[in-house]
Amino acid sequence: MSRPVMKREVIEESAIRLFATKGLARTTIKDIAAEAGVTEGALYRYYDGKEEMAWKLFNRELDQFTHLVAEVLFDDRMAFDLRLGLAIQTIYDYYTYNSDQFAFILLTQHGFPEDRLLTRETEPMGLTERFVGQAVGAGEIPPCDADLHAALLMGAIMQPLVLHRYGKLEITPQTHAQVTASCLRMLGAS
Amino acid sequence: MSRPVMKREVIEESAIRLFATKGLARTTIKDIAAEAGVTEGALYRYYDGKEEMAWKLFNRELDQFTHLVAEVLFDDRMAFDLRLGLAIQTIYDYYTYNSDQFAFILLTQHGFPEDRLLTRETEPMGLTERFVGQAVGAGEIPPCDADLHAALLMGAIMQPLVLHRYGKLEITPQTHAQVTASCLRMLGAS
DNA sequence: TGTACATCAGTGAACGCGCGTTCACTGATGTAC
DNA sequence: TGTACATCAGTGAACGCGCGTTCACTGATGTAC
Repeated sequence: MSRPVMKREVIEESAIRLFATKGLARTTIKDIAAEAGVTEGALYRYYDGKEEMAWKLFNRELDQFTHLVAEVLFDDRMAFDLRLGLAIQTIYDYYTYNSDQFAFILLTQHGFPEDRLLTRETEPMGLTERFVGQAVGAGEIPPCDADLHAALLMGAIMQPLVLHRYGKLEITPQTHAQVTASCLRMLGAS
Repeated sequence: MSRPVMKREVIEESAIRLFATKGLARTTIKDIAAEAGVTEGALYRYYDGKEEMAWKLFNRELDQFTHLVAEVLFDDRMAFDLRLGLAIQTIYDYYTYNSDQFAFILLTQHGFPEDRLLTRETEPMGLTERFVGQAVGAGEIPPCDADLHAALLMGAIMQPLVLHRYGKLEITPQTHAQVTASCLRMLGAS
């Protein structure tokens, strides 16, 4: 009834894990195949090549992540500060329980050729900017440059995770709350 | 009296520019040689190979940058908030006037193999942590987790520059002042 | 139920290209006398 | 000043290895009758 268990998922998981750990360029087709327990040719049943695979996986993972965050960030039933806090918690949870996927997104985002910089539909930057803009519009935080403060917010939220990935910072179950408090202070929402 | 003008500097500048633009992996020896107007072999008079060259240049540039910042950040003659403001201005100026060197540092920092993650003497993270710790100790800001707030600070300061590099954010001569204000608020130094 | 055939996920060996690297050489400059 | 030699930054052609990619094939499974 069912065809033999397809290795596609195993290959994709292996690729993401390796890309997240060793980086795009240092990960070879051979590495991925070995990690997935298949031969190198198997990969080409599902993808046109290494670069195309990486790009598709990147977009899939990024979309999944941003949608998850956007849901919380723009949930009208909650106040501004609650939404930010929950979004940050969502991000930190995502990092904790899907650390390979997260690191893959975070660390390979600038590893693609320039022509792949195209404006994405669900860009984290655009998302954050809209969030800050709304908060200002609703009078929940003092007026500020939404672009810039979106950048500051993103940087502050993501940097601890990057540093943790490289073993230079501890992350505890309380960290996200401290990050939230500091971000709220930064935005002047005291 | 003087030997023929050596191409070493030209090669290094070309390498840094290309590494900053295309990334370590996507930059070839051929690219560097062409950019510098020499043949590929010329590079090996000064360096053992591509990887070693990149690593040495990276450390040289990072050291230069961190020393510059550290000088301002720990200048006892100034108050805490002034020192932070001037450090941020220094960083933004450095980005503006040495954008290739800066982008090279910023974007290739995670492009080296794992065994090169060794603790650096002049690590930006350690520097920032010490700065925050001192400020808390001197009662200039409320008590906080120095590790974490060093990370938040670094992220907030650097992210606008990363986004600018990719054409997603404008940077004006006033930007550094806004960043400083927001960082001070974040640290509770109001 | 049994037999013949179709499908197709994955194999495995081969290929060739681009890359980093090597090295005997060149030729401009400096030095000894 | 002129001549013979030493130095050495940079040349240019060659090399070989590792990589991504290709493709004829296999063999397990599903389907027709």
